[in-house]
Amino acid sequence: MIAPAHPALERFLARLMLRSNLSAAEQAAVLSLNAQPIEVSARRDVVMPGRTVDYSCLIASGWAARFDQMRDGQRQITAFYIAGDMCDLHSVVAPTAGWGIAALTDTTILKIAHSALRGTVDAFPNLALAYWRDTTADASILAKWIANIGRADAEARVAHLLCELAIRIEHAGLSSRTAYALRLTQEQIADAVGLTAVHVNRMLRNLRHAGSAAVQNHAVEVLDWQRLTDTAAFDPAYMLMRQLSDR
Amino acid sequence: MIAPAHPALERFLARLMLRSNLSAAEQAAVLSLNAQPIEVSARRDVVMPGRTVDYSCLIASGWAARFDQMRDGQRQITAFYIAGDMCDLHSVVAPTAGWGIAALTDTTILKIAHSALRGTVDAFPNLALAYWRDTTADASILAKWIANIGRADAEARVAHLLCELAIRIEHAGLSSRTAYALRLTQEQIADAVGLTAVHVNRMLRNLRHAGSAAVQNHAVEVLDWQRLTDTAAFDPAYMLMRQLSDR
DNA sequence: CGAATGCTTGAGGACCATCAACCCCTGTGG
DNA sequence: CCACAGGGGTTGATGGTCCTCAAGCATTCG
Repeated sequence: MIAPAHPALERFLARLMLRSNLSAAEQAAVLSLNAQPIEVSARRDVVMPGRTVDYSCLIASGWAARFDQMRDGQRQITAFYIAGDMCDLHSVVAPTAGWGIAALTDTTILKIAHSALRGTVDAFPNLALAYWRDTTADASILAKWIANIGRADAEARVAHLLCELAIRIEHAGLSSRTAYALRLTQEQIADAVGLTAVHVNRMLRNLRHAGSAAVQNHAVEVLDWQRLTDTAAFDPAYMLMRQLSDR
Repeated sequence: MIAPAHPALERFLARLMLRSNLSAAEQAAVLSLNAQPIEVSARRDVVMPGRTVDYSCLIASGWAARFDQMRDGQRQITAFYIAGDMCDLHSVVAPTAGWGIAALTDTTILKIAHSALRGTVDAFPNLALAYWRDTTADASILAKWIANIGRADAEARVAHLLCELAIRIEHAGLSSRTAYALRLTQEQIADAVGLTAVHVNRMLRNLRHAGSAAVQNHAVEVLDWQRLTDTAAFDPAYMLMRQLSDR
């Protein structure tokens, strides 16, 4: 058992510890989870909508999204997932969900059996609370997206998404909030914020001309964090992270 | 301990058992939760945004809503709560949330201490999973709202809300899906679906003229359930209830 | 080098917001 | 009993934000 844990499990553990205190034994239990890696190429669905699963998907590298499908085929993205995110941890308690999960880039995913996750919960009840707390943070983000899509104008919606991803990427230790890779097409951004790709394009141009943020070639360069958060009305408290070392 | 449980606790238990199997002992633990009732009059905030709480709020009677407040003061409602709903059960693991909770009508609320809820979890770890599952259902509804607000047109958005409330009210045993009390103003509906009160009014007129549903005097009369679910593109699976006795 | 995908920009139009007026109902106080 | 105020519902006119359609350009990949 001295085998080193998969780095993605360490990322997942770090994500849990952003919000929960875990004992050494609990940490070890998470790191010793049995994981089956699979490779998924860009634009492939990992979980089809409405399917029942007996495992959760931990992103080891790449980007994934949760989506809801309309009758006419258009998709609404309801969450983005980056390395270290367990994108359907809640499926442990709700194995049949209405949504699907798609890989946005070539992605490495670790499949972790529900039975294994339940095993850690049985051994360490505190882990159930940690898992629950983790999915609660996701739910808090969902609520914020509703407010963003329902009440903010197009420019603020796009700016808000850029801010959220900046903080999440920084806290995941993947890069800095002022310069990070955004592996999304403008159409995928549009599907997340409830706009069309054409209009997202114009809003990105606005943000660039305003000197807030420049998005080019799948890379975000934040020119003025203060101004960007201002136009987004962004307050990171909703992500329920501790150590929100602002600035 | 033969004291009969508060009826709201029985409703809450029934809600849990819509989604989880609980042993007799676990059920008894839920019913014996200590609760402090308070009366809140319409339009009062129960929990202010950003406040830290050490209790959860169980709705005994009336309607409440979770809301997010914008900078300019306008509100976005992110969830409705009816009798039997524990409107911030997740606060057990995340006591500081960004949102607020407001009473929409005169409402009776039972305050249940987090320590009491944690006590039941310590005694019956399976209850942690039941609570987690319950909040997961809320999160699933949030995700559906994002899709609804982001991608559906105004008429479908309003119709979808009417469908969702119909099913929830029916499953809570409060009344039937085809005729129920809707204790919301058109402005509150607008705050939930991301429209203005004026446009909600027009959409309700559309639904009435189409023969789908008539909303008057805080009462919904469903004229044609099939047609209503059709214009809403409503599929109740996302609510994660079992026994979805359709029709 | 052709095909596919994504980005960019323009022109016109639809949907929904805004503003405004009027109605109804309820409660309050003279 | 009536006057009045306030909240909510209803409808019309006007306008803005964002969608739709379309075309051109850049980049990547076979």
